[in-house]
Amino acid sequence: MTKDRARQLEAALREAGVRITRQRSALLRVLAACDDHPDATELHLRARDAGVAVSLATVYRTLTTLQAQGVIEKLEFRGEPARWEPADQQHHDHMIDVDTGAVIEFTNDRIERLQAEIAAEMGYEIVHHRLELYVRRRGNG
Amino acid sequence: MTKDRARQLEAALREAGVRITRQRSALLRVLAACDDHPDATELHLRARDAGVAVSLATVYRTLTTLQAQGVIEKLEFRGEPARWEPADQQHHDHMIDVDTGAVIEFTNDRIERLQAEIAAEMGYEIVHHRLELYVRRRGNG
DNA sequence: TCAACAGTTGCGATTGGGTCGCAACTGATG
DNA sequence: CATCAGTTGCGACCCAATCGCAACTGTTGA
Ligand SMILES: [Zn+2]
Ligand SMILES: [Zn+2]
Ligand SMILES: [Zn+2]
Ligand SMILES: [Zn+2]
Repeated sequence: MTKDRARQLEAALREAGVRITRQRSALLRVLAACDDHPDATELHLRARDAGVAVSLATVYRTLTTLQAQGVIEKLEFRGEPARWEPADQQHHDHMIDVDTGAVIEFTNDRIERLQAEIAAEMGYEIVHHRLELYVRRRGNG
Repeated sequence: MTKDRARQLEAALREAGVRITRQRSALLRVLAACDDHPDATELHLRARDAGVAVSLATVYRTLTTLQAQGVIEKLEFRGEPARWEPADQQHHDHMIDVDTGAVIEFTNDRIERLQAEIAAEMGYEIVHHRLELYVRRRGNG
């Protein structure tokens, strides 16, 4: 399933003129298998564990390329190295548990609409936005 | 007026056990005079221009201290060094014009409330949040 | 007023995520 | 296949930010 997804992406990227190398193919498979929000170092490890050594510089370059192609999204939480996630999901924002580091996804149409309204009222349109809630479990002492 | 504010802050900080040095006093005056969102390098320059040389390391250390005291807030926009602003204002969020770099402040109670509701529904309370709209003027070619 | 000392400063070195230059390599095309 | 533009790995480098340390200085209280 994720393997199929990786193949799909390869085809689309090739179509867009992006050369599919051994390294990129491996990273696409790793990314397609993600259900979390790994950083570059973690992806580097996962590719290595999957049997394909990719240099860290190439990991960074590939991530930049894939982001430019709209395949993945970059997340920059407070005080951490950048994290990445596949872009082929419904748009969502993130909550970060400040005690455990856990990342929870959520969506809220009303917030999305309000953001657009605010921008529009001031004569702007939104290119991109960032909404992060740094939270703590209620009732923790 | 901003000078008064700086004196007030000095008193409160001293009360809290924070030593008021020549450097900190200068930075407090610079910060109290801010109506924008300067980064550490800019604050370093402003202090120097105001006649008090402060090393960049001390600027960074002082900013950390003042943030811990709740006097200022740290802003981390995408791909830029951190910026700072006095914390004694109404809470607000930011829009960043991606073409000009201009930073526009806004407030929206409904968004604030929705955020709290979302967190509460999942059993969390918000410690801190970040909402940034990266925008472009409408009708630009 | 001033001695004492814990907290602060400046400097230069260091960290850490991320980028770059370059020579060697390799997908894609015909 | 030959070709060659695009890609890789390596190590050097960049930049914001932090740190170690010796010299310095607010603050306290005698
Ligand atoms: Zn959103
Ligand atoms: Zn996500
Ligand atoms: Zn807000
Ligand atoms: Zn602001």
